Amino acid sequence: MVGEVKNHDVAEQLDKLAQLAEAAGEDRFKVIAYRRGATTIRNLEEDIEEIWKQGKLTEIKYVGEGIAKKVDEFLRTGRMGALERMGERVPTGVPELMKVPGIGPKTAYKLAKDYHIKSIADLRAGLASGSLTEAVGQVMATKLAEEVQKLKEGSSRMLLVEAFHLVAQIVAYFEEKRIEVDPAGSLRRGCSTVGDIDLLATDEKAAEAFVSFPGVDRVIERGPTRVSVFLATGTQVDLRIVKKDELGCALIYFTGSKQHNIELRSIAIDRGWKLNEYALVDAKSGKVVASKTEEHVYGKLGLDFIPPELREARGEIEAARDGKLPKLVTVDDLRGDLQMHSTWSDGNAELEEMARAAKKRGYEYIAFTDHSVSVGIANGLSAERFRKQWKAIDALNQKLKPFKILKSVEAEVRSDGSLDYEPSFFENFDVVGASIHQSYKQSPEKLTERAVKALEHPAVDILFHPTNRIIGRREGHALDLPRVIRTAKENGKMLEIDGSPNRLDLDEIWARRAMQEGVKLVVDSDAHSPGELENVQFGVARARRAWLEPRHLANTLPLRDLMKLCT
DNA sequence: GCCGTTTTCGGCCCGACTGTTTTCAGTCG
Repeated sequence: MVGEVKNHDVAEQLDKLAQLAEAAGEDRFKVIAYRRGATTIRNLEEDIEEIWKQGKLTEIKYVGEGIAKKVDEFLRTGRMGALERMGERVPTGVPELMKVPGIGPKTAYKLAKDYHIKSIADLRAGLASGSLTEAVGQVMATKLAEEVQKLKEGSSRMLLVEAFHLVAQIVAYFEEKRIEVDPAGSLRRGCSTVGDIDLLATDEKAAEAFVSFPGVDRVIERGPTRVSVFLATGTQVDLRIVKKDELGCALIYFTGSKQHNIELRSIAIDRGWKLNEYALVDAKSGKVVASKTEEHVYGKLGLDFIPPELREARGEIEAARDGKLPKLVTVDDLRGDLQMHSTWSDGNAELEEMARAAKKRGYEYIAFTDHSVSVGIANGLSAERFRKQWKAIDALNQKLKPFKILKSVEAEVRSDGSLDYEPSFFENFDVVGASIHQSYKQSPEKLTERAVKALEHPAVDILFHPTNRIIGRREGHALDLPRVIRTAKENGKMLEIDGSPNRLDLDEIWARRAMQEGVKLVVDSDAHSPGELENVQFGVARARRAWLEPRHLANTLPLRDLMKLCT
């Protein structure tokens, strides 16, 4: 087990402990303390095992004697006695029942203990037969039945791209009515997936307009400042209405993350103030300190403005206090896109159509990375077909000057770690990307070996979508990523952040780690059609969440400097 | 369980909404 993987395991244990403690009816502040400890450890930059070996566990913020003891036991024995003991105190089924929205610890405990409901399946049966109406009341019974049905249908989080387009529709609808709305929540933070959509408005007419939005299936709740609806697509959208003067605090509050907000509040308290979704106020006099804009509120708290993508309690508050926030990369910083496909392999558009679309975006260069020969299913190119493609590219380069199309390939890393062509053939490419699609069910050790071997191959410049995850369908390969990152560093190779909406790979945690280790990254669209070139924005969101500045990315460089990295 | 430039004890982030507990607990974000 390596590095942050262990941090993740420890955090999981503490989160489970928190969940069970909550179910067991433990003091709620104890529960909060466990969760806070878990979050801190999960976001730790150092390896918890190292800290543990140095006997410095209690120097971690929010880790005191109690949690340190539990972590020590877990790292020594792989078990956590407190977790096991807590599990025995909680009736079977309580943690599962708490997964149903509307069921908290109290209701779950009551259902399990007094009504012998041990699972969501039991709950569904009980609700259907009417035997639980007495326990939860008529209205709740109906609501819970709906929630259980939704869980069964597996309506889960949307991809960022889906949320993005949905919100664009809603915003356009409001615009027609001359009502301004601001997206907040995890969408604004650029998270890879989005659960509910949060919107903010300052116009009181927004509530009325919102419930008439054509996509609305059902109004969940409707108060003077909060309206929640379900769309026919199954997505929950929450609209909050605030006063114009309160928009700054409202944006901070509803953008989150929750942990970021908690940290902001504690700074407010230290200064004798109170922070809520309306304003930053003096605790004694109730006088407003700041509320209109986010900048103003952060400023009063002694912080630089923190971009939404960084608001995850991953050290951004300290950085903002010390004036050390990164100057995050933007889409406009990109000079080119180094992964896209054409009809030569599995793309949907001709070289020229793709190139013109890329040029129109303002790029100076692109690379066509059509698949190599062993990816038969994607019409991978033989050496001979590549030679033909290069001629077509040469001709296009004449036509589109000074725009430059680089000759490239998405070379399949075969099951033994070798590539599809002879080393001498690769010399014809300007830039070479490698990726693993096939035999991905090999052991993590074997997959790691393949990735390492690819990075050590003299021709390879970039490792594309390193973990090969498909969000919602497939976990990423359990690679030894610290080793992959180290290998990239030692060989002067680049790692990709793939902007394809269901890849977004590397994710922000590992992209940040790679940057800290001094590895250059690239953000690409992996487009298969001209329209998909804009997917690079989701990759950029990942880069921003990874604290990347333009200098950390290779495709912000002018062509000449980029080529120096591709040897 | 954690923490401390008012505190080693007594706080802990804060408010909205729902339901049926007619004054507030439970849940959520």
